[in-house]
Amino acid sequence: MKPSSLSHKVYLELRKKILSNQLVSGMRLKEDEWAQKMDVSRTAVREALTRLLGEDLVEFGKRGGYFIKSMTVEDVKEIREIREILETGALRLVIERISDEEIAELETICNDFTSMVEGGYLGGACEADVKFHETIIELSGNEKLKDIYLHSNIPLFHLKLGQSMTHMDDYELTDKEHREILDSIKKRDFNLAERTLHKHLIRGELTALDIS
Amino acid sequence: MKPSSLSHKVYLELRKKILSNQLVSGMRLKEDEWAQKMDVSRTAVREALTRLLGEDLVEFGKRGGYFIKSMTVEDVKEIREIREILETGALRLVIERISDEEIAELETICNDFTSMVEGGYLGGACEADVKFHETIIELSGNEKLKDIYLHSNIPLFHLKLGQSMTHMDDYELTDKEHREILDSIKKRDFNLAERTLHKHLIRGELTALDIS
DNA sequence: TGGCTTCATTTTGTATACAAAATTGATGTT
DNA sequence: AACATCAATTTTGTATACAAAATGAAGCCA
Repeated sequence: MKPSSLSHKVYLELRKKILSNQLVSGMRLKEDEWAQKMDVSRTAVREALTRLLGEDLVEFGKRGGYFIKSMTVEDVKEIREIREILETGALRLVIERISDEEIAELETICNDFTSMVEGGYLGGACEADVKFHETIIELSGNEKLKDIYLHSNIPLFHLKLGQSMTHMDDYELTDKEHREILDSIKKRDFNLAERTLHKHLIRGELTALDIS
Repeated sequence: MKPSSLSHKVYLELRKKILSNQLVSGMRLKEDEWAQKMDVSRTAVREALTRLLGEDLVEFGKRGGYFIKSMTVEDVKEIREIREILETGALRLVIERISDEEIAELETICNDFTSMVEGGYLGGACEADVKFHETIIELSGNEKLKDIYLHSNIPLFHLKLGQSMTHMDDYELTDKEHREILDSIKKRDFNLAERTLHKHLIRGELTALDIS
């Protein structure tokens, strides 16, 4: 699928709408309807939907038709568990391999987070939050792990959860916990890093469930 | 994509050929060529390729065209790391949740493995090997983890590695290690289970690298 | 030779036509 | 009212046509 093609345009558009919850879970996506909406042929829409099927963002109904994959309360718990599994696994590799420059990189992200919170840029702070976790995955040096993490749509889910941080307290705690994780990495103390990450993610899950 | 459709037929066929290495890494897949080979229209092939693109089994060339994703030596290492991350994560959950019936299920798989090795059914033994690891993932109770594991094509990679077990010693060691992991689960001893799994996977990686 | 242009050929991108299947809704029956 | 039946309509599956783009080979010139 060429990035310049109409199929790709439709693919990006649908993907964005699904991940930002503009399309309700379980909703049916009719080929011709979207072809008309986006002024392309049904072929292009079909191709986009097929790719999204491969990415597991839409599913195919038993009697035909494409539907937005739905997200239940159970999913929230499962995603938290998977984040913990993947990020803990990454931490173990990171602690073995990380260089001083890379530690500085994580430190910069923590500082960015702090200053954005201070400046009241809460959206930006959420982005820095996502970036902190993505960077840990990245620093594992395992490309496939990175693929799995990104492909599992955890970052977007994460960003969405970010909307649930409404109190300044949440941001300050997040900041503090990130720095604790960073300190454990500096000390090459895997067990401490693991415990701190666990605490951090559990708190995130609870905050998210509070608002839903 | 309806399971009865031609697109689906092509999708399954190409998927099988890719995962069983009948199609060489990096090889280009021309739409019309496969349409003729499988006696369907180019549309069906295109749809199959697009889905495989979503599943990351093929990639799209910078100047167009679909290519089989390639698998390097580095990939072998990365997949071993990911298997360990996912299976260790699953073990932690399994140890918290597993019932006596489920322990018996794992025991049965171990026994199947033993008797197939004794009977000289080495292919069957490999299947039981894959099944042991898949069942641990399954027993975690996390559906998304299962999706990620299956979707990451680790089981097939695993099966392929199975072809590298040529000596009886390998099978006996595998059997013994599976039973050690099972014992740790019975004792609800996560740390022991983790260490045993690590040892098991490392040995598997070395055996695989030996033959390549 | 080595690099450039040009043009024929191959391959892909997109739309559309038509057949097959699913859905809807009206109708009649109990 | 509940249900089955069937025709009308919508929606999907598949093939094909044609335009656009990429590829590659032949020839040209320095």
